[in-house]
This record gives sequence, C-alpha cells and structure tokens, in this order.
Amino acid sequence: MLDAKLFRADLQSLANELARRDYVLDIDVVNSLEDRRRDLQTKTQELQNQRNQRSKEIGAAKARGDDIEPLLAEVNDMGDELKRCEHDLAELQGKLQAISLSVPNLLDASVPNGKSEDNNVEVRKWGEPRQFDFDVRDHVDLTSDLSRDGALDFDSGALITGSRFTVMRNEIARLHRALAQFMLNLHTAEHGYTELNVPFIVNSDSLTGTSQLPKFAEDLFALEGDSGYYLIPTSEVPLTNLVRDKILSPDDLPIKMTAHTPCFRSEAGSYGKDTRGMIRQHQFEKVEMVHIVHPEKSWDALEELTGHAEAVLQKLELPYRVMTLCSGDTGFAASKTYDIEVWLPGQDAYREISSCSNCTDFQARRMKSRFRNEDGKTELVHTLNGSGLAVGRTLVAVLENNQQQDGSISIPTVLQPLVGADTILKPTNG
RNA sequence: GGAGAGGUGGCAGAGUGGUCGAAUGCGGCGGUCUUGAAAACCGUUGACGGGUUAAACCGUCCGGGGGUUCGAAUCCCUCCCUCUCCGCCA
Repeated sequence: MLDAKLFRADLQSLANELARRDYVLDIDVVNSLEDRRRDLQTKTQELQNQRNQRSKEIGAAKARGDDIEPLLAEVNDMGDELKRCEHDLAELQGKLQAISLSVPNLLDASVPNGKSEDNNVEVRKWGEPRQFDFDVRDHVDLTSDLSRDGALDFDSGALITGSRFTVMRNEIARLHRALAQFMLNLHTAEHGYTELNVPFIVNSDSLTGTSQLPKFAEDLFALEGDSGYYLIPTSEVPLTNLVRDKILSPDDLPIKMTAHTPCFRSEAGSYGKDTRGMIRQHQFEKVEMVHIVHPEKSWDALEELTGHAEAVLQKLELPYRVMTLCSGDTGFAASKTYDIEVWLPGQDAYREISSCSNCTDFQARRMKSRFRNEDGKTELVHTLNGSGLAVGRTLVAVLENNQQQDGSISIPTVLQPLVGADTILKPTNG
C-alpha cells in the first residue's frame, strides 16, 4: 500500500510512475472519490463535534440537577443526518481503500524498464556451466527409473493427489532433506538469522499484510469451511506478519528470520508451463529469509540478503547469474527484485531459484509495522524477503549439474555429511 | 467437544452510562543531585486521521463487527482470541 498522501497530491506523476508497470491508475475516479471524501469527512466531523458538545452540555446539566428535557428535544433530530454521513463516508473510504490495496509498490529508480522477463538485466554471473562429454539428461530422466535406489516418482504424486505433485524416495528424499538442513544451518550459523518454525496455514489479515490478498486470491489454496484460512504460498507470509500491528524499538532492528516450510500455490494460469519434472509444483519446500529493517538500511539489506542466497549456490558449486527484474516483471509488493537463476544443464538454461525483494514500506504500511525512530516518532519499517533457496529446484540443479555418465550423482562436498554419501543413484549392476 | 473467567496505552493494571483518551505502577524521555553512574526526587510520555509555517484546534480508536442512547471502555447482539477446569487425543 502506498502513502495515502500520494493519492491527494500529484496524481499525474503517481500515474506516470505506475505506468512503468503497465498499471493504469484512473485519475478521474480517484480524484472524484477523494473530493467527495474530503467534503463528507469534514461535514461528518463537524456533526460529530456538535453532537459531542451537546451531549456534554446535557451531562453537565444533569450533574447540576437541571431539567434536561428541553435540551433533549433540541438534539433529537441531529442523529439521522450524522448517521447518514457516517455511513456514506464509510462507504467512500471503503472504495478508496479497495483502490489503494490494488495499487502496486513504486519501483526504485534503478529498476530498468521492460515488458517481460526478456528485459531483465544481468548483474553478475558466478561459475561456469560444466562441459559434458556425454549426453546430458534432465532430472526426470535421471531419476524416474523406479528399479533404482532413489527416484522422483511423478506417477505416485499424480495417483495420491494429482498433477504437479511429486513423491521423492530414498536417496532423493534424503538429498532433499539434506539441502534444506544445509541452508538453514548456513543462514543461522554464518548469516545471523534466527530460525523459526511457523504455521503453514494463515488468516486473510496476514495475506493482506504481505499483499497476496486481495488481488491474488486465485493463486492461493483456501481451506473449506468458514475459517477464512489459506495454505501459505511462501513463509514470507507468516514470517513478515510477525511484526504486524507492532511498534518496535530501534534496538530490535534489524530482524533477520529464516524458516523452512512447504509452500502451496495453485499455479492458476500456468497450465502449459513447466509441466515436465518438478520445476513447477503445487507444493514445494523453501527456506525463506526475511529482514525487518530501518528504512535507511533496506537497500544495503537487499544486497546482503541476495548475497546470502548466492552463498548457498556457491557452497553447492552451482553456476548461477543474478538478474535485476525489469519494471514489467517485478512483483506487486517489491520496489526492486533480484532473481537468482541457477544453471540447469537439462534445460540448457538458467532458471529462477531465488527471488530477493526490497518491499520498502509497502507491506509495512499494510501491516502497520512501525518502530520508534530517533525523534521518538513512529515510522514504518522496511521489509525484505528472499528465497534461500527453493529446495526442490535446488535438488533439480544438484541432480542435473552433478550427473555422471553412468547416471549416478556426485554429492557436493558440503552436503556429504548430511547425505551420508559422496555419490547417489549408483547403477545396481553394470 | 463441555463449563467458567477474561481481552483496556510499549508492558502491568484500575475503571460498570456523562469533561474518561482513560487512575496508578513499570518502562521511555528531560531535569535536579553526583567527578561519573546508580538510587532518590521533579517533570514529561498513546496511536491514527484532519488542520496549522509551527501551534491551537477538531475527529476516530479501550479485541473485531453491529446495535441501544442526546451521550458507551462501561448496556445488548455477534464473531475472534487468551486463561482455568473437565473430556478426547499425536
């Protein structure tokens, strides 16, 4: 949510700014609603003031023991108009609120203009894609042989649930678990994060706070019944909302949290996309990093956060590149986003494995997350989030990058203690 | 699932229809004292919106929503949450 003052001042430049995202702000509608709101609010407050005055007079008269009947008669018919004004005002404010909840965050000046991911800009590259002297297989071909020791079992996922669900067995399941462990250990031991274990089900206030609602409800899995609960699409939601409706002390900042959770996404509108393998699933696991910071520190924090995600890939010896998302590809709440794309030999391409965003005060304003600043005034914090990393996609990357000619997978050194082996998926016979 | 008790400012905790946005304590901030600090004492200290150069000033907010009333923290309805006891249970 943007500062309401922006909707009252220079609407045209706000509209121009939002146009970078192809978001069309209807200036006339906002203007007319704002005008009516201002008039009605003034009038309502005047009437409220009158009512308060009269009520106090009656109270005082009664305390003195005077006859209050004449005063009561005088004040009798005031209520209707006030009620009407209050009702109309609430309705107007509801409309303005709905608009402001649907407006995306302002982009940082450093974000390049562009329509789609094709216009994202490479910031840096790390590692060299490995040259293979045999035919490269993708993670599906590498793991779908059920006769072998470990497997990615897509058929069973479809059997027990449906499409875009996967069952992992044996060594693959263990490698997956090892990856999540490794990431958590790294972030807590070396990057200064507090580890949290949070609910995987959240209420709509939390989803509104981080801005998945009201606009992106169709991306979520909602629970049946009248609880109003949803499965989390990312642990960004529970982690960030820990500071909802809070006034923090400056000493509390920065807050750096990490958690390993499943993520549930309906993937509405992605029917033909990434249907092969476990790149795009309805359920996947992710180690998330969230920063709650002083507003002046958030841009430094974005670099730091991105570096923490990169550190995971470097220790796993996986080649990647860092991209600045262009204006058209940057998410709703973000002012600026770095995507980290890992090299996938099976796709002969870099694919997103982490997304690190500075949401500035956008989520904080929705959540009313503030701190008491140097002057003793309340001020909105800035929030950041990033994947550190998507575990399933990291699994894919390890499998594809570390494959051997015989179909086995060599395990990165840092994972070997957790996996308990230096090679998995060894052929059982010749 | 059943019974009961509660939800009030950063925290604790009074307040049961009329200057109550709310006593008091803690914490925070400023000061006195002190070489400095602590203690003690004095003062100050809610959030949000409108308004102003700044103030004054006005409005809203006592878990959420609705109602009664000239007037609601206080009464009524409803939902949510917390605690205690019982039952069930990983």
